[in-house]
Amino acid sequence: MTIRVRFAPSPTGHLHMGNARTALFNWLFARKQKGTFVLRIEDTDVSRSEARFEDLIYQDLKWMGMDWDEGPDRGGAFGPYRQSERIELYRQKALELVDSDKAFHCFCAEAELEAQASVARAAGLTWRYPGTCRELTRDAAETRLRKKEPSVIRLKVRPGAIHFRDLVHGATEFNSDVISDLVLIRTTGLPTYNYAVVVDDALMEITHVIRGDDHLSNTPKQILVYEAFNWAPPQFAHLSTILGSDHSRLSKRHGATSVQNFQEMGILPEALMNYIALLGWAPPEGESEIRTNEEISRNFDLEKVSKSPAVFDLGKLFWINRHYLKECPAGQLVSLVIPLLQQTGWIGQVDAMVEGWIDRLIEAFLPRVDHLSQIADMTDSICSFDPDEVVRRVEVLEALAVPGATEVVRELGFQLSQPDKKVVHEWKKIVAAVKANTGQKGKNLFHPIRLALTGTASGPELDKLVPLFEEGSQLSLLKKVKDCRERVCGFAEAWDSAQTSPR
RNA sequence: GGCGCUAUGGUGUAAUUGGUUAACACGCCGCCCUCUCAAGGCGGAGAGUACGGGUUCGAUCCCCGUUAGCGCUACCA
Repeated sequence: MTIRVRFAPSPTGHLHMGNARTALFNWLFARKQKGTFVLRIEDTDVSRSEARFEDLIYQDLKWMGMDWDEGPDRGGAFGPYRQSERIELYRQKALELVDSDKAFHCFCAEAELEAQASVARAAGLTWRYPGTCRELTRDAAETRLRKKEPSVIRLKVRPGAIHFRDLVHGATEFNSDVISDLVLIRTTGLPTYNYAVVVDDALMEITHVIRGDDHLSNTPKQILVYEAFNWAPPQFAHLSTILGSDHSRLSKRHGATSVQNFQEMGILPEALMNYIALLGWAPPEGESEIRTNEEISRNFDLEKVSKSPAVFDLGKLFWINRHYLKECPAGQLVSLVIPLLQQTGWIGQVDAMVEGWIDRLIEAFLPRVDHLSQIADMTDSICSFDPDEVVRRVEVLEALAVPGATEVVRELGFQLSQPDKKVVHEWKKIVAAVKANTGQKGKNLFHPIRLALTGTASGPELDKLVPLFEEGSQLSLLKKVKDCRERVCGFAEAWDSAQTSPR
């Protein structure tokens, strides 16, 4: 028998880390087992679901590199794959259950039951549906139905224990005493989650249900539905929750938590996939944690997945991302960085010259970056150069207080101002001249140069920065990149005037 | 409140399934490299396995309680 798994998100927005991992584990399992991966959209909650969110889910999944064999957009032999298109099916199936006396029409007022429940809760008791309509005769029910009394269809929960074996948690047992006669079909005619999943999973012939831990307590209810239909339940595998750094459930307030967030940040999809796979799973000792999906899926084993919740560690994601960034072909990086640079307002239309410049930019900044959007930030802070502001920075003030530092700046300005200087090619010569004429060397030589050029005490090698400034100044960008001469001379001037007229 | 799940350094995971100086990775600290910050290389600190009881010659591993976190307890999914 071939394995069939499914990922069944609700279209309520971008994919979240928890869902992304559920999708990934399903996908890994399907690929490893040469099975079928089906995508199903659970949109029975009309208040939260929106059709446009469905596309977001497809996009996120595709971006991460996952594909599916069946789904609303791809079709398949077990469709439709949107719950909203299966409403009639759920209703029919529920009616079958009523016919076989496994379920019943219930006319109890929701408000009244709720009131009972809250009384019970206040008394510290477990509330269960009292069974009022359970014993209604078929005729009585029919008449009330004909009178269009509002009603739901509820399952007759059988007494006794419910056992199942979870692939990650092992043998699990629940007592049905705690389970109320659950609603299958609501007053509105729409199915409830716990009912619809079962109908879908069974009819779509899903063999393994791999989903979040939060469904573990729902599983016995669903098994009851399988039993009522005389369907064999699938295998279950419940994945642990992903927690935020404070050990509470991961949510927006923990910062970036959706696939979209990471994409915008400039995290590579391979990195995100790799990291998420590491949440609750680890390769054998001594083997690298950096591995492709192929490698992960090759020895992926659901029973090896951790039962305990995992804290999402941005730092480790960044570490993995840095790794993939280094391996990423330059051309691809350039095209990823372009939109980020456009956002900061530095570039508009891109031609081959600009691309070349961006390539240099990446080369200079990449080693010190966790994710691509930092390249745009760094470009912004280093290319914007306002001498009057720079000259007031504490780090500049401190560094220029060192004896000989101002001479270095002045001499550098002088050297750069010589006519016909080919700054990029002669940079080494220029520095050598400054060195010879000021007698400064090492840190005392380079530190002032760096400051006069960039305004900050740290950053990429000057050899990389100089061509960046020179070439950038020739380009017609949205903002002007100042060349080296302009920077140093502007700096020297601002410095002098700040000294003579301290504010 | 009831029911369930989980519990190994700061974080993610190992520990041949009762016998190890409790391992690896991220992070952190230090050193080397270096004009600087990164990157890279090298080294180090950090847990006696949530807590308390058992069982056993011996418990990270088995059992029981406690605590904490999370989930379910809906006509949300």
